[in-house]
Amino acid sequence: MARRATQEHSSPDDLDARKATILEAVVNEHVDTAQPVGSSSVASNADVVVSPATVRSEMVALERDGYLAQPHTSAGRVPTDKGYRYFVDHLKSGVLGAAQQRQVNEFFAHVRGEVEDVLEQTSLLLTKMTSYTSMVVGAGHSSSTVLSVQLVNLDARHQLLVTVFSDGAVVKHSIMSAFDVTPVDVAESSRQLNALLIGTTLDARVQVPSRTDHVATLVRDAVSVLHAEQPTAEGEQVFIGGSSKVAEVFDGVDTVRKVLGILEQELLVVSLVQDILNQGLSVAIGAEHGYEPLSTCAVIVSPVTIDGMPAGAVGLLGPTRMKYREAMAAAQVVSQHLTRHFAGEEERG
Amino acid sequence: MARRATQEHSSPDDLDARKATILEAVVNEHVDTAQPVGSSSVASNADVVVSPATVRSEMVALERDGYLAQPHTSAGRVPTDKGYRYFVDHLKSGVLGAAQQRQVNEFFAHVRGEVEDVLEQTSLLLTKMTSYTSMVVGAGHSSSTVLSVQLVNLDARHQLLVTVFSDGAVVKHSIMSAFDVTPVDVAESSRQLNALLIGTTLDARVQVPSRTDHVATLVRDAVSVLHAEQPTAEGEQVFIGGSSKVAEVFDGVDTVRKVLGILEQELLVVSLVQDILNQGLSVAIGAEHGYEPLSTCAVIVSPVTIDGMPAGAVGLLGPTRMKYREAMAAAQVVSQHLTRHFAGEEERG
DNA sequence: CGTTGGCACTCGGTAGAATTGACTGCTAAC
DNA sequence: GTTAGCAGTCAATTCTACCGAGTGCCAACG
Repeated sequence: MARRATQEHSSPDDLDARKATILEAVVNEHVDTAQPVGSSSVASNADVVVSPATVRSEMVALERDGYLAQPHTSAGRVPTDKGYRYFVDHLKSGVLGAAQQRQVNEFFAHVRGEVEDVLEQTSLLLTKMTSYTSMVVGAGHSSSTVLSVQLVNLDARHQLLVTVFSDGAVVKHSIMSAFDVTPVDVAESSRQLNALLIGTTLDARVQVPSRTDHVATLVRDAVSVLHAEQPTAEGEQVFIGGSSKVAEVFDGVDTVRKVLGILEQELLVVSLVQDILNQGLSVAIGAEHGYEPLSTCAVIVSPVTIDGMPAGAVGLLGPTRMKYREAMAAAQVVSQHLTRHFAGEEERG
Repeated sequence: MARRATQEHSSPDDLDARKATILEAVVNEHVDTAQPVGSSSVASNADVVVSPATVRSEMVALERDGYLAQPHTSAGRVPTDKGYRYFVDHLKSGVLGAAQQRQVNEFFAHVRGEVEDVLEQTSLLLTKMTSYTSMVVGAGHSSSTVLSVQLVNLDARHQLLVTVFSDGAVVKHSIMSAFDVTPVDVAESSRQLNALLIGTTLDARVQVPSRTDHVATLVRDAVSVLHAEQPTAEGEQVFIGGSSKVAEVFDGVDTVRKVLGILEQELLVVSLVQDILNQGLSVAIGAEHGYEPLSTCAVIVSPVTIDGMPAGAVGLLGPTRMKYREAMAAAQVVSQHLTRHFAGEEERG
């Protein structure tokens, strides 16, 4: 293979250095100005050492290959999704500005409280750092085991079942009884429930008593209401920060409406983030995720782990015309800090 | 007081029948069309029996008194906030359409689950019924008493404090210990915590042991972390449904942004709703609540009670140009159903 | 005297034509 | 292969004329 420098048509996924530089310049400029960018403004870029005319002929090639598009003749060029994809794939991983780095350190040095609170705060942090809408997904507790079950009498006919899981999750379930329940019944039921359920996962089948006395009925009700949890939402938590940024960052009102409509549906957001992670991507641009209403968006995700196991993710949602370098750096740094935060809780005291 | 029919100037808060009819026609028409409405379209209204010319002269008076405004000469009139206020105050309380009534009945007949779930579902119901953004506020448990406290070992250094309140709320708090905690320690601490806290409210001071052994330290940590809850959010819950409606219902992108910005701040939403209720209003139009960014909005609220005590509220947020009759009816009916739902849980079983 | 039809006037919105200017693609020279 | 120059294209802008919805005023009417 001795040929070089004439590979325009051949390799589908690599551009010669000059084209790459020009594409990068177009992306940067377009992200800044939101306008189509012309050959002369590209040529004036410090990294581009050729004349506008040369840039033009290169842009023709880039357009032919699908990296750029022209809104209309006599307009400049705009990156296509493919163009952004190339840009992102060849991005040297950016590094956070000093101020932002400090902001993150500051945040994680002082953040306190329950997991949910930390996740929610984190999503606010991400939004503040990037000005994009952020999504923080905490994994469900489907695979964790029951640490403790307790039945509490609200009154004679109403009980509350409080279950603690090994991952620290606490869920409650109301139970209404058809008969008056005494404190003794409750205590005994709690004892039996603990014996039955501790150490099991939610999908484990357990042997419930078949007797018809009060305690047995309570135990049966409690187990069934707890196991009914399973088929519905798996308990993932989603925290969305800065939905109002959607209205800042997109221009068309109907785009805003569509995006907000998606963000409202937590289940959708969870699967969006999971899908992208499952594809092994860190960024989904335009139509790369399957969600049509988000076709003018880019979504950046970065996984969070606990003990090496996936435990959630942080995400950022913006227009395809997005500051990828900064946003990706922010998502990555924050997810790493989050991972370390949850690991580090062991050490601190 | 024998005079009548010439009181235009005198009474600041009442209009003669004809002006009232005209104002009402203007409001209805404007809500429908979003356009300034002219004298002829008012005159063609079935309830208005005078000619456009007469309507015009009446509208001049209504404008002088601040009920109507003219965007510019040679345009029709638009209701002012004062105009909407009059309209709302003199609205015969609307009644829900049959389909909607059925929708509500259907909903409350089948809704299940924890209070939080019901409130969240309710906010979705309200949005679906009205196409406006809805807010459902559940009161905090500041005044309810502790029913049960339990300490659970996540591992030797991490404990989870699970507290159940008389209103059915369950809160958890993580505790990190500086020493290894045995199951025996945990059991004994739980016992002592129950003895200390059951029946107290969060703001009650309790006598904690001053010894330095493991159990006493645990108990002290638990009490302090629990009582630390108080000064922050009082535990109100807010469920917002249909934020995407904001983008449908308002036109200016910056209005959308401002409104979303407000809705993001749950504490603000809570105080907004509370403020309006405290003013004894059921609708706040334009600047009547003090929240400047919402000056082009109207907020409808309706309280929910449990055992006659205020327990929250449902709210709807839309533009001042809003379908007040339908929206107010929806809010009222839903809040009543909600009140009945929580009262009715006693009976069912 | 309140009501009404008629009329002149105002002014935002729209449609069309002319202009501008930011681009391009092409070509010939370097 | 690169570049300067040039003619061509087309969205955006500006300008103009015009239309029409709607007003305020006034004179006539019951």
